[in-house]
Amino acid sequence: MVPKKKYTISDIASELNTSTSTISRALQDSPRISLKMRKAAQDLARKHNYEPDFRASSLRKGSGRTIAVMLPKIDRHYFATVLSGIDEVAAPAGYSVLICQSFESYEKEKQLVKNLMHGRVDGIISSISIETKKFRHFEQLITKGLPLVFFDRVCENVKASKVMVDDYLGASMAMEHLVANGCKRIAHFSGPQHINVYRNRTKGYYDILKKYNMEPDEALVFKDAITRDEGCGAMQKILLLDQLPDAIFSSGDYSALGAILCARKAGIKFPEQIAITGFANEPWDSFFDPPLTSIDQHAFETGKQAATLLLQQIESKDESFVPRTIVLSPDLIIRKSSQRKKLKSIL
Amino acid sequence: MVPKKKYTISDIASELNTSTSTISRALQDSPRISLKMRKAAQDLARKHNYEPDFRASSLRKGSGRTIAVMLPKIDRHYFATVLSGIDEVAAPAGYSVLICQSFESYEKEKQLVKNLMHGRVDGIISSISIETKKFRHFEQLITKGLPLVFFDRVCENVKASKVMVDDYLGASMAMEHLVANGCKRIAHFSGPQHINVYRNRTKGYYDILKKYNMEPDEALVFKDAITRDEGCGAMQKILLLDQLPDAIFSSGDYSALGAILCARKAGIKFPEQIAITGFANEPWDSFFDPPLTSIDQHAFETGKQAATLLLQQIESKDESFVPRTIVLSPDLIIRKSSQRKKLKSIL
DNA sequence: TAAATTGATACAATCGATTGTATAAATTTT
DNA sequence: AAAATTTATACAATCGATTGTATCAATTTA
Repeated sequence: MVPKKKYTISDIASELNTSTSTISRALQDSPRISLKMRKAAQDLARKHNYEPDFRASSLRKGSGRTIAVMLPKIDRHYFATVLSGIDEVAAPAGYSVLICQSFESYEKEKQLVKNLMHGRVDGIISSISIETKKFRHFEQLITKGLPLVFFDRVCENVKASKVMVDDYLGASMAMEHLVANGCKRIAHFSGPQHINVYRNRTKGYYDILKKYNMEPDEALVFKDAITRDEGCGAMQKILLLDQLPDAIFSSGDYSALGAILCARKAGIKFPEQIAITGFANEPWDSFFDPPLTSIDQHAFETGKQAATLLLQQIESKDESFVPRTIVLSPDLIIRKSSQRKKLKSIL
Repeated sequence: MVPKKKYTISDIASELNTSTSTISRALQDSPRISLKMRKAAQDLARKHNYEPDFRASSLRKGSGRTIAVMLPKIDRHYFATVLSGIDEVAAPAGYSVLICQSFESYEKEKQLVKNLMHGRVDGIISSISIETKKFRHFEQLITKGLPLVFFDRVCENVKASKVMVDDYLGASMAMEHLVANGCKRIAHFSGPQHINVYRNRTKGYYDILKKYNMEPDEALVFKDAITRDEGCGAMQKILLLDQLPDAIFSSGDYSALGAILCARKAGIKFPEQIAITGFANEPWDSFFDPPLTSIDQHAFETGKQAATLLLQQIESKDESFVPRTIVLSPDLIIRKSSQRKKLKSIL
């Protein structure tokens, strides 16, 4: 489509028989321009619905007051909520937020970084894709001097600010809770161990087992059980075991969901036969049957903190900005899916 | 943060003792440049990780191959899925997708349009906010010649392409289904009637009532019951009635959810006492208890169609592009929440 | 009244890349 | 060898806005 020719600053200038520089300053209400001229220019601009061309002004000014948020997939409630938190901070500061999905693909993530790097945004907030094991693309950002903040799934060796929830603590809380509910044989679902969040949750699992002198059983540990389907698959393997576990600590709500739905077909009752906890505190956790015990990750706060760090870095004149790491404490949200106290007291 | 000085085309030019125009052409593999020079320039660009500055090239070329998607809130599964559909079409065509949330606010929506209008994107795909009743901001887009496609919640009087699901048909299907299940006193939840989707669903409700000679009862109709809380509020009013309805046709899954959870506290059983259908086919519908009957809106296909229309319009050289409207047929997904056939056969 | 100051605006460079046209050298044709 | 053509590159304008410096007139000061 052939765009209509634009109405530019020089159109205003010729209508008022003056120069573009005068108009530019008039529209910025510069005291160097007479009040009469300022009003004339502003009126004309309003009349023609004029706004500066984004590309031209950001090219000249060196900033378009835009940040990018790069995340695996926006339809996860956690990520959508982090995004709201980011917007909460960025919008009042006059920054637009550009949202990019990596769709959990390393290639797509690299592509996005390449696309964002050269003048499109002033900084990036990112949670990496599940496939990402190499971080050259992020290091390039830093080399180029583009401010970068990670959240949730971070690149630990990259010198950038990070906002994380204490996954180890979250895992410990969930495990302590299961133990307190009398569970003695606890299975574990997790994700790829090169991703910090899954590694830390799994570490919490093992450490609490150890604390209570419970022998770890590798047949009960699934390190590729994050999606609903994977949770279902893991449960199918569990159902083939001689002895069922009496609990599952899952690193994700969706795999917990898959496990429950799958096991239910086999007649397993939650929490009576198997207590289960998830991770992420998805909205449906509360109205699922049974309501799912989970770990809340303070998504909104994570977003606010990440945006604050990024804007500070962008606006800092200091060449030697020191990356900061903020760790939030998660909350254990106890619901019915994990509560077997009654059982315990009967026994 | 003071950005490191950029590595530009003219840095490459001086390293190779040539001009910027030669480098620009060399990097585009223009046959006007000698093979030797092309290779030298490309090698150097790769070595320095050079990419053209987005602002400069899009300013000059008149396009940054970017489209914007403006929607109320990205954490709704429907919208996130439409977005995936858009990406599916846009990405292979070399377009970046900029995602903007209006947060259901008219003011924020106007702000976004203003922000996007002047050189930031080549076109916009939008579903309007629930507050939006005036469309001047969209008309300005069209006046400026910026391609625009609506989906789902559309501005009916604005001359732009539209992709919609047949909400009237969806409503009719849900209602026919309830009637077929023996429901005789059907309540209805809907949203603001200035929004096409809610108006059409409500029209379907009334028309099917009429078709079966069922007297409409305004005490059973709630036109501000879209969110979970609103659904709960509507249900509370219903519970005060002398005679309960035997079914609810809700224009949204979340208000159906709120109603069920709220009524359950009062001991109401679904579907035995009240059959209920939602709208949107949220993922949790299938694992809710009872699984929720709903209308699938073909979100992914909607996104693909909208993006296709938009790209056609952007790339059309024709000044007189004629807006097109695509209407998709929804699917009724029957689950337990609405099925009372057993009851019916007993009676 | 001449000089100094202030005020208002114009000029021109710049941001970085793209592209039409001009120019110089190399090659081919007559 | 002179003319015509091709090849390779340089020059300069452009996209639209911003900003440092220069200019000119009006006003104030000495």
